[in-house]
Amino acid sequence: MSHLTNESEDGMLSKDQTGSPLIDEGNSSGSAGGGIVLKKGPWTSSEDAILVEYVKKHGEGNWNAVQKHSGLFRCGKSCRLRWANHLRPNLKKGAFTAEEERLIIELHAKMGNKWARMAAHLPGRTDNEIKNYWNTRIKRRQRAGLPLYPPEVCFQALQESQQIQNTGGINGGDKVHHDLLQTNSYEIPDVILDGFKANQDAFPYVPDFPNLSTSSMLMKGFGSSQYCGFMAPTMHRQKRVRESPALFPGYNERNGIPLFDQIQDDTGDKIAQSFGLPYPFDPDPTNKDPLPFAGMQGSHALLNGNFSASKPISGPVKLELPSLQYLETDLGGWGTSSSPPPLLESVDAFIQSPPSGTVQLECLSPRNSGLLDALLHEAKTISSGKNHLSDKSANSSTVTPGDLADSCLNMCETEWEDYGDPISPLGHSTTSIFSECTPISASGSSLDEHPPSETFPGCNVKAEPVDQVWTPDGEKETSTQLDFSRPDVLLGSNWIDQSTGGPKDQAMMNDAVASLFSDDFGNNYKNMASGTPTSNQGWGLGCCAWNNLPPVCQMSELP
DNA sequence: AAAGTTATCAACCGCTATTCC
DNA sequence: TGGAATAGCGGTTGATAACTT
Repeated sequence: MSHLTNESEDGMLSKDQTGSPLIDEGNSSGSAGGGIVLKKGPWTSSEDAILVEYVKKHGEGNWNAVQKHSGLFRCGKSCRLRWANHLRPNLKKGAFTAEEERLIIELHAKMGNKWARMAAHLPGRTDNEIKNYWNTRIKRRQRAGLPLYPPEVCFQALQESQQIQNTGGINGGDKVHHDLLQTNSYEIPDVILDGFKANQDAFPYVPDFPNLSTSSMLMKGFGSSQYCGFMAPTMHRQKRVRESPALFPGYNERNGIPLFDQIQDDTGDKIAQSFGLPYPFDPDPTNKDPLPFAGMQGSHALLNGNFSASKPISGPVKLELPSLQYLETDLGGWGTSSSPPPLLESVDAFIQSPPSGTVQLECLSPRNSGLLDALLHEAKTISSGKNHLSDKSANSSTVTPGDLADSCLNMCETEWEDYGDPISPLGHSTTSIFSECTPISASGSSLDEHPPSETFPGCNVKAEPVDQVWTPDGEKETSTQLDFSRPDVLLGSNWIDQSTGGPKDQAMMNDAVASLFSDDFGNNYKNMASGTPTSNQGWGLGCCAWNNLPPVCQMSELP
């Protein structure tokens, strides 16, 4: 049976087919030899029958042989895909059940875009289905201004992380998720890995730690654009701005009082219902499981630089996100709403949302680079001439905002020059980076843009020094446990270079981290907190110090 | 009713890892 | 050991149905 027959049978000939080139001559996609035109586009029922028959006879695999033996004018790749996604037995068709949806969300929180791995947990479902579902979902939720993950998942993640940390995930006693850490050839001290590993299960997008050297991990794992995921460059600003207020759904932008009818988006409700969540979430502060605020706390802890091991945050580690997902975290999320971001969103928001809520932080990690990309790069530069930060950052608890401000600013100003156009270490031209960082007009020129007055609404934020704000409990917790969500913990660790037995560029890392998280973010955030429009100074490299984020949203004042 | 928009699904493409020779 | 073949994965695109204006 020829493809012509098939086409005539179903009357289907895709656009691709008509223009399909001669596929062959050793094409790796597996066409048959002899210059045969392989068909593309939708499969016909007769083609399906041929393929099914072939697999019955010969079994799966050796897909390139299908064409030869069955006369099917399809490449092996296409045959495999068709079989896997549509023809193989025990495939489930139809919409995902609520349970499946819930599972997908959980799995995605743990695995990221590992569709095939996720599919393994969903019998009868294909990776393609899951992928499509997820991409649709994030679009939907983005449009609805809903967080990508339900608070439940975030809270669970936090709890798991906390539990892991409390049960020895830090000191290497309990190596969690070694299945995800299949190789151990990292040059990273165990203590660091443990810290990350401890969070890996709990925090979405914590990388699987592939076989990476320290530098490569730092260069890619942390800072990679896909992880820092800021606004996708292709997303229309109007859309972003329009959606931003609802990023942290459920809070009145003006007074911080839960206002859940703000998110009575049908889609969102359906989604929430789909995994059994009463969404919008019950924000009852008396709830002993302050779900919705877990992320918030974490995120604000992140911002104010006071971390509690009991309030772990994922840190700016975000892996394996599809590009679309970065749209999810909306520009201005911090600035336009105060409702608690879920874990990831909070982190994203932390990274990407300029304090003013008007700065595009896509500049931080547009493509294949990001925070630690810059960090390492900065470190090199710093170590070559600007090591004055080492001492301060090494002892993170003593670093003051002022200590870092100048340094960071200088760094931000000068390092970019060092990088030089057209390509920055972030994979951006400096020009493009800063152009992309151009703040959205504070006056809200965009059609749907919210006025600045709404940029930092909900929670009553006091821009106060951290040490005046953080609760004693938080300090206790912080003091009793290393918090590996903080880079400065890593700095504080005595890294031993396994090859040399000596210190492992600690100063370099100190500098880099300190510089990376230097004052600009804090300033911007402070301005955000105070409602003062800010510039986007220094955002090009995501400068904010973990210990240098004086402004803090007082948790006690959260709704 | 028509045009525009969005959602969904199916398929392709490029890349990487693995296997085979 | 290196290159080709194969398998698999994730991202993206295109077609079309459904929905909205």
